[in-house]
Amino acid sequence: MRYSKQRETIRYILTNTKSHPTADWIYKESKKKIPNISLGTVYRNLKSLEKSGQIIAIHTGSAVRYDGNIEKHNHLKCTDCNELVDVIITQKDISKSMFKKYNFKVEEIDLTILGKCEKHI
Amino acid sequence: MRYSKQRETIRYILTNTKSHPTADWIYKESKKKIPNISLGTVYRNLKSLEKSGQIIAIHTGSAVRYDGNIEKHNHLKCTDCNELVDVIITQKDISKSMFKKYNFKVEEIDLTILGKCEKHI
DNA sequence: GTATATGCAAACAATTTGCACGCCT
DNA sequence: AGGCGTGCAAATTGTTTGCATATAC
Repeated sequence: MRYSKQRETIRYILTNTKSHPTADWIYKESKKKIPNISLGTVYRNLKSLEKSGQIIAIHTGSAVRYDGNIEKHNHLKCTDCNELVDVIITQKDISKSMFKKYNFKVEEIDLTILGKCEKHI
Repeated sequence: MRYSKQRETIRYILTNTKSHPTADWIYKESKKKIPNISLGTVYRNLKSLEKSGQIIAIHTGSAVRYDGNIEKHNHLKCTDCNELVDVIITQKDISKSMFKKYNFKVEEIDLTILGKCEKHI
């Protein structure tokens, strides 16, 4: 993968925001620095950055959200606005602690384990 | 919400499969029983069934997947084929136990907590 | 009878892709 | 020079919606 101003800009934007933006938001943001950048390029680069493990794609709601923080962490997701908040969870007192720490009322805890099913081991 | 053959069929299909099908798969399946059912109707009913808590929508990959099992449970998701497998997790020995029980090699555990952010409490 | 549900097709939103050209290496 | 990356626009995919008709209650 060789250098490109576009990809570098996208990576920069993503590692310098705490939000979990959509491709479109990243597109608009990158346009401020590279006015003639195209949406296709943004999508292509998001895909290659994800494939090379430099960013994370989060599927939730209609548009995919991207996260420049690849350190192991988890998310709180608002069931009203879909907003994601980064959190580090310490196993115990999830409900109570989440409310105190993040002012977030836990409704449901969903655990998905990623790996390989028997056909793909 | 009043009775409709279409909605009843969709619910029946969904509660009688262990897979986590897409709207399109459900559409094709329901066509076997109601040949002139339309895709729009399938989408409308999936949405109303979800809203009334009778099924669950899982956002993962491009198409939404639906789950007729609304008992609290979790999923194993294959990073190659996106297939979902239902599991009940008992906190401990996740990696080892998952491999023994389900022949699944755990790579990553992702925890998302659903609830309300401070603007929506 | 009236309101909700339907089929159909068009609209929409998010994402992908083919092509000719441009820019890293 | 050669090939990966780009801009642009058209194509695809998944989903939603407007409208006239049909059906439940």
